Amino acid sequence: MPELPEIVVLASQLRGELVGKRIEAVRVRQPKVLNLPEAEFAQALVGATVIGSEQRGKWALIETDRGWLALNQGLGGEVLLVRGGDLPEKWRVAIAFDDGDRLAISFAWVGHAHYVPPGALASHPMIGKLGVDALSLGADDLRALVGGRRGRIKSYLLDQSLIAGIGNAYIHDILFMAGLHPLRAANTLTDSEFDALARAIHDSLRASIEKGGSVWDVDLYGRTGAYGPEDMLVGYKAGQPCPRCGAQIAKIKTGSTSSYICPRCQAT
DNA sequence: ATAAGTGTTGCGCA
DNA sequence: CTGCGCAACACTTA
Repeated sequence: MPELPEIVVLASQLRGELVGKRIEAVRVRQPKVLNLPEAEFAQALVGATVIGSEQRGKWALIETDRGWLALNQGLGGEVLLVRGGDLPEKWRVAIAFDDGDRLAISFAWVGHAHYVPPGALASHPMIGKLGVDALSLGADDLRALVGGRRGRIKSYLLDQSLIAGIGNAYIHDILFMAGLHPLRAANTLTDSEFDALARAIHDSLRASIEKGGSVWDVDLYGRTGAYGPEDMLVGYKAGQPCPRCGAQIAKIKTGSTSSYICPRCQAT
């Protein structure tokens, strides 16, 4: 379940470890995660030198002098640095560097490891469509994006083409902090609610980044983050008291996903 | 052992 | 075009 905070942490670690290294070999055990035939994918990357890494929405982008290796872990997965020893059991794509280090990439369900030529991120079918990154989103952006629309606020926050980076794990606390019900129609939000929502997005994502990401995900070194249940306000806390008013936290169906809310603090 | 739960695309319906 | 539900992908944990 990696979302924006975990990817921020990962991209920063990738930058620290990989910049300057040259890719020597690429192995693929699950070709369907690629956007190119295996041979073309490998040919594009072998010989490339890493020059950076950054986060965009839920994508971790590794920049080389020959283009990008773009990773999206989908419903969970691991990107691990391996120094000596065997690759972890579950590896799907492995990248070997000229100093012997390897990157072992695996996916819990579905994921993507794409090669994108230099300058072509904007025309990538998924990355090119990403909206404003959640971390740099202000209340004015939010109002402009969804203020006039009639659908549910939660679906817009999860829509990566509008706002990139928020997933169904962090959204519970974001909506709680803003005092908004997930099914609330976006065009009924007041200016102060948009302000609170923008602040909530920023605060919850930042809090997790500062703790190295969530305890349910591992970083480049296989270590879990420290942002856990005790940091959550209502998320995954069905039956427990609301930290603000004491009412019992409820788990409700919101379309095809579930939501955790305080039924008193988050009126429809 | 069955089911839920995460992300993304793509399709069909109103 | 808009909003929304659903299926597909085929894994991990309860």
